[in-house]
Amino acid sequence: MQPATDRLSATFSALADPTRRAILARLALGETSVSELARPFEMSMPAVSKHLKVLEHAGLISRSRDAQMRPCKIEAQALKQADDWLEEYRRLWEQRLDRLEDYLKAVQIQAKADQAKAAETDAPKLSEPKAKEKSRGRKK
Amino acid sequence: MQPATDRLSATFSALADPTRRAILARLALGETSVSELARPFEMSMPAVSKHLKVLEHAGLISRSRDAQMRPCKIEAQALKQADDWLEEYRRLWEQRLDRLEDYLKAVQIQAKADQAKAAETDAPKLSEPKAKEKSRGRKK
DNA sequence: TATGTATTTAACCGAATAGTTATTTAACTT
DNA sequence: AAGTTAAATAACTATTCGGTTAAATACATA
Repeated sequence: MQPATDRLSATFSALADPTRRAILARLALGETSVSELARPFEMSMPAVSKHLKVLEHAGLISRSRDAQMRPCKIEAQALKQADDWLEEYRRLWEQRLDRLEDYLKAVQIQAKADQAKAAETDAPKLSEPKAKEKSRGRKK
Repeated sequence: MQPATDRLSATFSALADPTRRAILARLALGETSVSELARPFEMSMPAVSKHLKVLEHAGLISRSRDAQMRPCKIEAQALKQADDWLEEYRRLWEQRLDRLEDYLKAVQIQAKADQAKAAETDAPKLSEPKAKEKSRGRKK
């Protein structure tokens, strides 16, 4: 493992826990106290406190002070970094959708062509070549 | 921790390691063998093999067979799920950009107004109301 | 059939996680 | 000063993680 584990690893690691994601979901609605955050969970305060420490260490939240409370606030930057990383791979799944779009478009055109053929049997338009481009890469 | 740790946790957990992210980066370029994947790293084959098992378990890669090789292939779906989760929070950082946009726009308008004032000192036009509409909520 | 090649499995180890209960710190209230 | 509330820290435990080396498996080829 690299020096002190990089920021991105810390972020993904922090997100890899349902409790912490639930805490973030709550914080997305607005700043709130630790006990308020702890309420929905069947676990001790120290456990929640540790989760908050993980989130804070990853830069996903920050804490201030209000009397004896330590209100937590979500910090979008770390989330954005994770999003930026994923951005690089977005084409991998969008490609598939693009191909699906192509496929659906082709089907639609074909259907329209069939319709036309059925309607006016004597004046066939230039038929659409089906699957003109490489059709590989799809699965499941 | 929930039953057998949910898929999303497994995905984020898998992404929380620089070696595994590097492996995915390589696989984004195309299917390849385990030893090819292992080459750049200063670690034993079994270590890489374990990383691959983690990635496979998270659904981030799949493996086939070609003679004695087990070529690995990146699977975009799991990545998309992670992206979908982040999607919910995207407004949190885009909001800030929106405000910056508003600010820059306001500055621009102000500068234009100042210019106008300086140029023709006697016929001031109706001033633009700044930030008239809500500018949040759009994405991509 | 024996040998080499690609990869996984087994057994082990130290460090990090995620939780617990008990104690302590900090600030407000009386 | 004493008591209450909010949260963190300490100390402990069980499990998981990331790595190791050594042995086993699966396939190809001579």
